[in-house]
Amino acid sequence: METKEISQAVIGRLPRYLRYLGDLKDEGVERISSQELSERMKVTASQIRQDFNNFGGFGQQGYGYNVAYLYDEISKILGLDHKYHFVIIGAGNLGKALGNYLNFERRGFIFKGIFDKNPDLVGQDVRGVKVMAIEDLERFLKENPVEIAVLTIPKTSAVDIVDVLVDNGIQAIWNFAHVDLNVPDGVLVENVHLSDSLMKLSYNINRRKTEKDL
Amino acid sequence: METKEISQAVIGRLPRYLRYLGDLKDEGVERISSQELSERMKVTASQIRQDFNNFGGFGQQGYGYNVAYLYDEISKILGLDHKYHFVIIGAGNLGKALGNYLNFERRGFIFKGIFDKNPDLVGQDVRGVKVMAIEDLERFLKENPVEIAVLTIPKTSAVDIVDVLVDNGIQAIWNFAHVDLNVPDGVLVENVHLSDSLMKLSYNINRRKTEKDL
DNA sequence: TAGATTGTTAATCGATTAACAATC
DNA sequence: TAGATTGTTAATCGATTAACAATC
Repeated sequence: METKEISQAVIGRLPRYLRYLGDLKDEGVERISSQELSERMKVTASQIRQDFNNFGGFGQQGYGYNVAYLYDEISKILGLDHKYHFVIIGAGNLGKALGNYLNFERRGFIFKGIFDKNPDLVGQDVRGVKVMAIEDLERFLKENPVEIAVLTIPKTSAVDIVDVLVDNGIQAIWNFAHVDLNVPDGVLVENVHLSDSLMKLSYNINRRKTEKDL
Repeated sequence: METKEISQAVIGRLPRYLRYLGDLKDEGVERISSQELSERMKVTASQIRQDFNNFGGFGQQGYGYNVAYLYDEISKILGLDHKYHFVIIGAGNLGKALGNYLNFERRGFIFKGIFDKNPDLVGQDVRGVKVMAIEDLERFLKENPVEIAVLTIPKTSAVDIVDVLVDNGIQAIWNFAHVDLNVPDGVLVENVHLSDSLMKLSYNINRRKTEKDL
């Protein structure tokens, strides 16, 4: 069976499609053409059709796409019809923010535990989950099914904790630490490097200023 | 004067170069070749040289690149030799996390104010800055130079607040709200859509599982 | 000078857009 | 049936990689 590899560029656009389709559903829109969607999303209709056709035909000639159907299909492609259990390593503001974010739950991401090395934080409540000591992480992972670890700790600690996570069967790491993690094949890492994003912003502010000076 | 537009693909890689060069500086490394850097960073040496040459020659044949010099040059390209003042809209955990993040200050991003519509939060202290009522935002922006607004509020509120920001001269918005903002030309938006990132992760977890089943 | 390594041109690869035949 | 719009192929564009002459 031929495994047609979908490019990450396409995957990266799917969540945005899903968002617009969700809005359309809420508005009560039943069908939409690639042309209409392209105007809303400010992308080409051609790209929309190409993207969707990576996964087979979701539309119908002369009609367009059924919004609810397309929404469901993209959800499935993104794996949102499954449940995932995650723990958060680091109970600072960022860790707490992610633990408190209810929308993740709605998408099937279930918050199972949060850990910190700071004893003062241990015992604090984050949306019904008590902060545990980092020493308890290994035992917790052995006793509970957890697929995803969220790293919201400084980079030095992050590098150390990765081994514990990997050794105990973590499949994916959502990494907010400002470092590139070294993981074995088969363990996924999705990085959110906030300061990189901020630097892109400052580049563009600056570029605009420079252009005006010309 | 020809304005050679640098692609955002290149810009997006610069912060990562900067990070590795900072590490090299800390290790006391004085010079590095594109070949050595490529091994560390797991990108091609060719890409490294192409990227740097977008901005003119930073290296020297037969020698390589001077780490400290290259670090400084990339800092300047990214606009990190300037100061920026930012306010945070939304004093929830995420807003507080960003306000507390000291490394931004180190890069020239100065935390000036934080606002929330919840009266219970007003007056709370975030790294020496008191949370202000959202009603005070407009006056604050008129009285203080602020280039960047950070949006850490739900999407409905985000859409409303953008007008206030734009009308009061905000140049750039770092948007954590899960919505595409509509801003006039000349106002920059850098999106951090966390749930999009999480969905990419779940796609890849799922894809791996599917592949194994074949 | 010989060796190393950049800067830069050329080749390749992949992603986006355009065009249109298929078909609802 | 005629009109609309997809699915898909072909053309274009841009980004990455390879190759090598320039030069330190």
